[in-house]
Amino acid sequence: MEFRHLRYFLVLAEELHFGRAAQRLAITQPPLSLNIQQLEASVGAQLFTRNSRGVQLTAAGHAFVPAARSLLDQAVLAAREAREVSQGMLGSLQIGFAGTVLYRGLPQILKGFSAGHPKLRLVLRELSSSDQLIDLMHERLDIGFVHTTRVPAGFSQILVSSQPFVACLPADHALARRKTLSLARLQGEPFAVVSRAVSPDYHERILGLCADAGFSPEIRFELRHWLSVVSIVSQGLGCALVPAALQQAGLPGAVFVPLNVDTPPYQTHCLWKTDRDQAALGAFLGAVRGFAQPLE
Amino acid sequence: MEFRHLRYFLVLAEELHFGRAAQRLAITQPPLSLNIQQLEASVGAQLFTRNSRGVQLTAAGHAFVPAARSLLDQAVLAAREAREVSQGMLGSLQIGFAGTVLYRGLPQILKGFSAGHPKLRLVLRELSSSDQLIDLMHERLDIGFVHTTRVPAGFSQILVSSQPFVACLPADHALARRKTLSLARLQGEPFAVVSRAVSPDYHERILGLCADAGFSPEIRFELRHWLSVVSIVSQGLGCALVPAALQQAGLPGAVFVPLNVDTPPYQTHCLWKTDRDQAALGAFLGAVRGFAQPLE
DNA sequence: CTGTCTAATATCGAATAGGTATCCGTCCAT
DNA sequence: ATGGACGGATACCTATTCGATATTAGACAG
Repeated sequence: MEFRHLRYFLVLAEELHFGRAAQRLAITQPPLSLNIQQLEASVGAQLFTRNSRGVQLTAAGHAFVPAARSLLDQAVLAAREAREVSQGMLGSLQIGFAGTVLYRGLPQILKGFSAGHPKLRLVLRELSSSDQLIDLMHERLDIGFVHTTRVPAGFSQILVSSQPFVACLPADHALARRKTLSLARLQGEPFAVVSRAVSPDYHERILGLCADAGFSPEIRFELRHWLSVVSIVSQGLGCALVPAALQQAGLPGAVFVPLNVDTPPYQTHCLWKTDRDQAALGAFLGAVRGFAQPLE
Repeated sequence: MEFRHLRYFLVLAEELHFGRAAQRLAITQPPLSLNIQQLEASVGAQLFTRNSRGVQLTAAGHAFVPAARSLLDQAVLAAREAREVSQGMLGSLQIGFAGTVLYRGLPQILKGFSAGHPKLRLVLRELSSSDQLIDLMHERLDIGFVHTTRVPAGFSQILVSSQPFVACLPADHALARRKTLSLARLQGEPFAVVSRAVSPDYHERILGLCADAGFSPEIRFELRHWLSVVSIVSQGLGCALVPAALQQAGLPGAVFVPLNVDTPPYQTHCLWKTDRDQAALGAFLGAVRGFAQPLE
């Protein structure tokens, strides 16, 4: 059975006349007769009765009409679907992101991209930067939004956001009203941090900053999420050093005070395996670049 | 796109190696390469990446795998279905029947036939004999079980049941205990009959029988269904002449008394358009003949 | 009985599917 | 680096098959 047979069959089933059907198919009558015979042989059933009263569909022929139509339709659909996937208009992208990226542009990127690619399903998973790296490596993720600075070979990245660390203090704290702050003044304060396991880079950065300021922070809270850190501060239980972006989280009771030293900024990168050449990925990276551009 | 392309594609998608895939397909490697290129051209998307690290499915290729498999499967199913229809193992039969046939073998015929043809859907419609003739003519029915004796040209029939008319009397009627009955003794009794519109043949037969006995029945009830007739009698409202088969309906309060004259029997025929050669119809007629055989 | 209409058959040329031989990359081992 | 092995692409040929033309066979009308 070939698609040609199905096309010929359907036209003949409509016309019920070999001559006219052949004309519509832009072939001559004999090959049409032959093709129908071939189809009947391959199906193993007579599909038409040909007698003096003309051509008629048999019961088997009637049953075959919708099946043939569906086969031809599905062939077209299958091709279109594959084409759309190859053009990045259809499919799914697995996207990982560290929590703070929610305040550093991810929503805007997603909104802008989805508008232009409505049939592309974006699957978003909040993960620590290290977990994202593992999943990217195993190709369980297509894209990651991470804070890690250490990038394995074979990956490319775009800088999405770059912001300084600021001090995060309870609103009623003695230093909360200041315009800027020397890090050294936080010596002795109870610190809230994201645990090393979740974000080793950040953890080391905090310790490094404090060491530069001449003290070792008294870590009283190790949390699994940035919002937990700010939450702890907002309840007056401690202070923290956090990316400036968290200001936008809008938790009441926490204030953000810039440091008076120029610390290296805390950066968010969009990361992906260089050798993957999904069109959907390329299109998404375009949206990311469009967002990141103003930054540079 | 041809089915051959889909077959080749699926094997290559499994093997991810042109040489081995070609071997499994019992062709050589070059035509396989060519076919895949043709498929990619017709789909309009690259389905495999070929590089030094081997052959890999692209995202489009991944999306195409289930579609290709489904197309091949459905082609097989469509052929099987058409074949089964042509063999009378699948499909549907539209069967009309006059109400009394429920007591004259139809259930047994259906039961026996269905057991051997489980995938054949039997659609049963209770209709008057005259309506059945119309529907048979228009091919809205495949088979009818009728009482009509007048058969149009182009139809064939099998005698399914042949039974005498008997008198149907209320249980407390003066004549109810008799072994046989002379029809003349019903003169003056209120008669219940099936209306002329529903069953003209029967109606005329009743009038004819009474005329032969020398009287004209006093028709007090014209009903649209045999069971209504018996029901009227069982409630003591009148008497009737009915086919003996109705005895099996089991309505209490009605008794059936044979007539002492030899009336022509009341016959049920299975009727169908001779030129229809559905296999399902042939198979069903076989079952009907199997039931009718003992009768002859 | 002849002319017409329709599907089937016969035969031929053209398109194409698959085979053989070969080429061109990449990778590995020496 | 270099030769060899491997894997896919290309070139070319053969054999099948698809479709066109011409013709036949059968049914029906005048």
